[in-house]
Amino acid sequence: MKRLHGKSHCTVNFALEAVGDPWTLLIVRDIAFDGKHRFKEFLSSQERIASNILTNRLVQLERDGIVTKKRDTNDRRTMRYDLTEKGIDLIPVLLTLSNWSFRYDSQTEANKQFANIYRHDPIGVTKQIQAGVRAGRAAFVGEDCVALDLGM
Amino acid sequence: MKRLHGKSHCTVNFALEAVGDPWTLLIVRDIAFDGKHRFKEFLSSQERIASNILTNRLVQLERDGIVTKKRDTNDRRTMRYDLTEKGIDLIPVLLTLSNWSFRYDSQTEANKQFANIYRHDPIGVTKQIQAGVRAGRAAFVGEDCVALDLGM
DNA sequence: ACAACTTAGTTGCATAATGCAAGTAAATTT
DNA sequence: AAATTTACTTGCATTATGCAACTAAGTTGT
Repeated sequence: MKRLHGKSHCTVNFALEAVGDPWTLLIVRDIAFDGKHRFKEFLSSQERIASNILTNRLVQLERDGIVTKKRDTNDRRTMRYDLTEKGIDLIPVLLTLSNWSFRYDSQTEANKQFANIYRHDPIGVTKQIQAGVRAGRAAFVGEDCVALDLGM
Repeated sequence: MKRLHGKSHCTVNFALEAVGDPWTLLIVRDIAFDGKHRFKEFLSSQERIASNILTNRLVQLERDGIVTKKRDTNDRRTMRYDLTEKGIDLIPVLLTLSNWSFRYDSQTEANKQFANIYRHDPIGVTKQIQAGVRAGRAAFVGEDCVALDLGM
């Protein structure tokens, strides 16, 4: 899937070579939207990624500078995966994908209120979510929901 | 890659089940940005998609309501592929991916002027490009460059 | 200290997707 | 009517994915 020298330096293709597979952006979503940071947490997501694929994608994400990996200081078994600025800059991609699905998936599980707020001010909402992730708060998890700051 | 019932109805995953592979969005790009509409034109793109994969993806795109396929009235050998509104609504995804690559691909071939215009007014530029595609004008092809209307 | 458990992986193997070269049928051009 | 073009299909080797089982290092409970 990933080639040594890439297929082209078209901007669309460059991005797809980093995140253009069915799993990589789901991991970024887990971190940015769901506040997941650990191998076990990624494994437990609805889409049921296999552990060997997860390992492979985390290696690629780290190699591509999209996530960092560090050992937890409290429990030295666990690794913590965080988004870099390059990873946080993928949040606009996640949000445009989400917005498209909200429009076209009749069975969507998404929050309608959030979709409306996003459509009213996509740039502002995106910036708020990015700022939240930088500050260690995921977008949609529990009561720390960043979108709450936006009037939800 | 594509499953009968899908992995989840998370908005990110729903979109990835339609376009989360290394080829599908390149075809959408070919139509939206490069004004390509024919099988042969997609085959000739830099990334060198294989003809069997192209056939497969065009079938999926049509089945998913992202492109339409119709026989050319002048030359009955050729098929014409066009974006539906659902396909045109993927343009924001293409543009956020492009913008990310423009920031992080040191070897990007992209137009710096366009990137700056896009960053200054992403919503307006996106709407202009979508309107152009609806009107049959691709974003970046030749002198019909939609972005020219934006002060390039 | 020691057994049981947890975390982040690895390994082996079956199945599915992709890459590549060659071939084909219908329509068009010469 | 022969050559060419277009949109495919087919066969086959290579690669990626899915799944279950296994492992090593670190932690917890007694």
